[in-house]
Amino acid sequence: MTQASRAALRQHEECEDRALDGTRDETRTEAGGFCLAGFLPYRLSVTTNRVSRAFAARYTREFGLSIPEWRVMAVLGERAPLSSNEVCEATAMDKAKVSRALTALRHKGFVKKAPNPDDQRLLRLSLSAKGLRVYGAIVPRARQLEAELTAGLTAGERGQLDRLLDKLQARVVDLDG
Amino acid sequence: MTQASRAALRQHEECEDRALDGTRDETRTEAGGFCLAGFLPYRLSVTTNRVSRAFAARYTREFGLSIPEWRVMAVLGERAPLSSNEVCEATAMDKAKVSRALTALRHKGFVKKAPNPDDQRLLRLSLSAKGLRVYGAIVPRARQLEAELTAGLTAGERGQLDRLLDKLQARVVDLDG
DNA sequence: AAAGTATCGTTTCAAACGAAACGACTGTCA
DNA sequence: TGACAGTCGTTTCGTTTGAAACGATACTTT
Repeated sequence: MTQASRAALRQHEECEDRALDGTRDETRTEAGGFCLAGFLPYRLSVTTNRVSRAFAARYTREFGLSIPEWRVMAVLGERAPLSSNEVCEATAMDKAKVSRALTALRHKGFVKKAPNPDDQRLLRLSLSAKGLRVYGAIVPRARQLEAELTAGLTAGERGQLDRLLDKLQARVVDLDG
Repeated sequence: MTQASRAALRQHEECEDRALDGTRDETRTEAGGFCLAGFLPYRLSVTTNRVSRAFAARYTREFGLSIPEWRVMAVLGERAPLSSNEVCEATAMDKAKVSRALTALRHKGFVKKAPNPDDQRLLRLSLSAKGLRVYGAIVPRARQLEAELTAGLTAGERGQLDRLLDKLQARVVDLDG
C-alpha cells in the first residue's frame, strides 16, 4: 500500500479554512489528503452548473426557450444569415445539438430556414419577424440577469474574471489537443 | 418592432476586440447588438465544459473512471465511512447520480458498502484496499493535471479565481432560490 | 463525364441525465 | 401498539446528450 493510501485512511478535519492568497495548495488537507472542494475543475463545474441551471430556469419560464435555443437565437439575432456550421462555431455546440435547437425554433416560428443558392448543402438561417421581437425582449433581460450575477464584482474583478477564463481556455486546448 | 430588434437587423462587425479593463460591456457590440462570446454564463459554460472534457478523457484513459466516479472516490478517500447523502453533499451531485456511480465503483471493486447498525437506512461507504491503491494513484495525477491547467496563472491569480468563483456562487444561490 | 473524396445538416442509437415513484426503515404522536 | 409522516437509497421513466451513420450536394482527379 502506498504512503498516500495510508494517509487517506486517517480521518481528518474539514477543509473549509481556505487560504486567501492562493499560495497554499487548496486541495491539500493538513493530513495530506485530497480536498475535492478546493479542486479547480470541480469548483468550475459546480459554479457553472448552478449558473446554467438558474439561467435556464429563467429562459424557460419567461420565454419558453432552452439554453441551446437561446444561444442560437442570440447569434442569429446578432448576425444573419448563418449556415448551421457557422451557428455551431458561434455557439460552441455540436451540429446535432444545433440541428435540434433549430427544429424547435422553427416549430415555434422564431427561425427561418432558406437554401443557399450558391451551395445547396448550406442553409441560410435567420430570425423571423416574430423571432426578432423575442430577441429584442430577451437580450436586455439576459443582460439584466448577468448584471445580477456579477453584482458583487467590481468592474476590475469582472475584467479579471474574463482574463482568467481566457487563460484557462488557452491552456485547456493544448491539454486535450 | 422594438428598437433593439431593428438594431439587430443590421449586420455588424465581429466582436473580438474585447476591452481589457472590464469597464466596457462585453456583450454590447458597436452597433448595439448582443455578443454571445462576451456573455459570462456562456463563457463559464464553454470553458468549464472544455476543462471537464479534458479531465474526463484522462480519468477514463488512465483509470477507467468517469467524473462522477472520480468524485465519489475523492471524497471517500478523504473521509470515510460516509452515507450516500453525505457523498451527495460532498460531491454536489444528486442522489441518483451518486447511486449509479457507487454501483459502478462496487462492480469495479473500489468501494465497500456496509449497513449502518445505528440506522438501517444509512450506508457506510468506504474505499476497499484496491480502491485505496487507485485513490493513491489518482490524487497526485489529478493535482498534476490541475497544475497544468493553471500553469499560466500566478499564485495570486489562482487565489483571485477562487475568490471570484466564490462570489459568483454566493450570488447565484439567491438568483434561483 | 465518371469515380472518388469531402462537406453539410439530419437522424439514429446507446449512454447519461434528473425528476419522481418506490420500498425499506425510523421517529412521532395518539 | 398502531397509524402516520419523514428520511434514505434505488429504480423507473421520459428527455437530452454526443458519436456515428446517413443521404444529399459539391469539389477533385483522371
